[in-house]
Amino acid sequence: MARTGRPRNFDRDEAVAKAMHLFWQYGYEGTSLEQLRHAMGDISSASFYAAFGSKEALYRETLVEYLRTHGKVVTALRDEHLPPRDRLEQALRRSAAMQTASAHPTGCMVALSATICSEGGASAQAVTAAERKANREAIAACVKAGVEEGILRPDTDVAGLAALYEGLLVGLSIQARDGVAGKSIDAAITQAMKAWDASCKATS
Amino acid sequence: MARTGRPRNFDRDEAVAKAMHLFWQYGYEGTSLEQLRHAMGDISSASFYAAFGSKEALYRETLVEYLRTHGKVVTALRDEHLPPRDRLEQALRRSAAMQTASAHPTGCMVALSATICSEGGASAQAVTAAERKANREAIAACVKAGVEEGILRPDTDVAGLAALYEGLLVGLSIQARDGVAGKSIDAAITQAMKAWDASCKATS
DNA sequence: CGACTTCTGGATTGATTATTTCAGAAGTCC
DNA sequence: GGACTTCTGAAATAATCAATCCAGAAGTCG
Repeated sequence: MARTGRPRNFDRDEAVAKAMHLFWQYGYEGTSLEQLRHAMGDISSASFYAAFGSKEALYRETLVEYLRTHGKVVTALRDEHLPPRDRLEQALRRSAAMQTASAHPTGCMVALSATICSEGGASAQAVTAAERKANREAIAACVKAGVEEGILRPDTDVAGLAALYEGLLVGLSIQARDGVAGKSIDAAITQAMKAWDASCKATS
Repeated sequence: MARTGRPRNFDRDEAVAKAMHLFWQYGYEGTSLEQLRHAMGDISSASFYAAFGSKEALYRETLVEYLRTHGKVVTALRDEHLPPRDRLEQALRRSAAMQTASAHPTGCMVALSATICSEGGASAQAVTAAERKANREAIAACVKAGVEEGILRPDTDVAGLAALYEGLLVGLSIQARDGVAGKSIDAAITQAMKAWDASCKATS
């Protein structure tokens, strides 16, 4: 892109990745510009604002980067090639594995980094809330598909099952942040899938 | 009980209650002293520090107050008069009802108000983390009791079931904060209890 | 009344917050 | 080489943060 002018002396993508880890760990408001600039290689304020515009703009950028990389574990929810039950189970299991890995902060950035904040942080809050809403709807769509495809009984409590799996999905994040082992969370998912199976049509 | 000296001209208990609502809504770090002092009836900085010592000390006090009032919904977990299954179910249902009520902030103060924060907020973070750990252990004890009392099969995955119910309990908070209806969460609990039932001994 | 204790109003502290300004450095393009 | 563009280093901005200080007000107690 920028072909002319003085080139910046830091790697922008690397800087975004570093910032992502900080926002993921400490949240949007819990991360300071000093922290960010230091992690990006002690760049100056001028460099920061020239490259990213503002703290919130950078936050949004890191969120996009998160969704593109670590956050993609939930794309299984929309994978039409999979049967509905597998969509839910895979999204949950992959989330659990990712969120308890040690190479990065635990828990999910969407669930944790801007859920609670001061009155001023409302606009950052809205971005993650929208993301969670989209997941909630995708989960509901999986359950609904289970009924429509004749896998679940017609009298299945669609909203109840959906809320269960979404509750577990967001709950994962706090558990992971609290240090609960990935193995335990994975076992919880196995148990949660029994609720689905309880609504299955009898397999003659 | 301060018997002598000039009496303070605001109600300390009322002030703590007001502060609790703010911390509950905006989190420990998301709530400013100006906000707190204003909500407490525009008291001065001097009055604030004379009465509460520091922001963190007040936060801890509001947390105790929360546990004594709204937070007591989870005491069912330790109620030995109830069968283990009911302990879990009641704690979950009461939490869902409380956390989606409109008279106060949604979600749980223990789960939300200090889960994520800056490096400096670690000590406040630790208080709520300890509380969540205690709940996690109480939930595990319920499941274990189910096995020991012969209600659940001996081969029951205790850790898995426990992680499921704890995941749902903390997940509730984010769902409630996202505006998910209490009715939906309650239905999710109904579905979650099917995992318990799936591990029950056959009732001949 | 007078000694004592506690709280309040108001100003102020110093640290930290995100952001801006500007002159000069370091490139590209013609 | 000179015009042009973009980025950097350093300093400064105003706002907000939690917390402190002090003189005086408002009580209790003997």
